Amino acid sequence: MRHDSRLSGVLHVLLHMLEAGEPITSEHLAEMMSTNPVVVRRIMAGLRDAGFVHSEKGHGGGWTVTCDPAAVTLDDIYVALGSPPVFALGHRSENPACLVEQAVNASLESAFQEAEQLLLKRLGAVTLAALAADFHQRYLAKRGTKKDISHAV
Amino acid sequence: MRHDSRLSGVLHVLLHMLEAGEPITSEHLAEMMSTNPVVVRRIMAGLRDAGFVHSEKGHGGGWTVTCDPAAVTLDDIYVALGSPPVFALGHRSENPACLVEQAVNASLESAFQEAEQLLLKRLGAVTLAALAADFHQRYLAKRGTKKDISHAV
DNA sequence: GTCTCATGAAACAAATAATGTTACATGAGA
DNA sequence: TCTCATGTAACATTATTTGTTTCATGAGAC
Repeated sequence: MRHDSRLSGVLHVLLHMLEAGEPITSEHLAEMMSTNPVVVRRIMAGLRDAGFVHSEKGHGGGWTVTCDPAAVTLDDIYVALGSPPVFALGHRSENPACLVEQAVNASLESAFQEAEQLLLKRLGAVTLAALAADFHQRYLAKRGTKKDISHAV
Repeated sequence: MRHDSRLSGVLHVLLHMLEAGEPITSEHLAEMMSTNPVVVRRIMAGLRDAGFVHSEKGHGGGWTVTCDPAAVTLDDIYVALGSPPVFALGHRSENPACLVEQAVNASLESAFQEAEQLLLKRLGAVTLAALAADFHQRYLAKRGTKKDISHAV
């Protein structure tokens, strides 16, 4: 299965937007994510609807963060993306008539649900601000130049 | 993403094989899983290599369980399948040069790893025998006929 | 011995879902 | 009014799982 990298991608550009402090165009964000501007708009649409970011048209337009990074968690972002499926593993049929398959599904499902709850709980414990702080630590540890912040492919 | 239903499917037929007590052909197993005999052989190959099942050619041939159901867990089966990817969510690039993306990946990865560990731990706590027992409970609760065991599509 | 049943494996086809691309409409500013 | 930038729909591409065909091989029935 090909995996869904939207959460990873959108967090990446969100942090860049926080660092930038000025509107960034879809095209620029697309470069950072090595993808297409339309893909960026598609992904960002959910965050815009959730009020986390704002988009502006015309000259000097682009995307800006409009939420408090300390108040928004990775789980919030995940939900804004539409809460995409977490697992690559699943059942063949959701409501099987076969009692054996029912037993199998019940057992698997409880395990998957527990794991998903833990995952979302962990995502809910990390704020955008915490992620940004983690980045700054890495930045200092590397003693890089200011250029490293803007972006290295 | 299209999800991988091999674990669910193989557990399903394993329980049927335990109930049957005699070799079942790939074709019969395929009917139970609503799939193709070749797909069944492909999936079962891993279990055969792991020594959990045995296959016999010719008349009266087919697949039989050769392990102790009380000693094999769902995690063992998962591993025998080749430990397929658990999550549908992932990173865009595994080793990004961008420090921001590194910070994002690190945070996400620790959350995913924890969730995966919990999942596998839960799967490791359930044996095939326990699953079979669960089935028998469901069977009794339904007061069905013996026919229900063999299979209902 | 030969026929049928069954697995083993390779190669190919179909289906599906994520991602990429093109095209055009709309609105904001120079 | 020209350019920049987003919004959206429609379509193309790609990756991956699943399904299918085909042929070889071995085991038992006759």
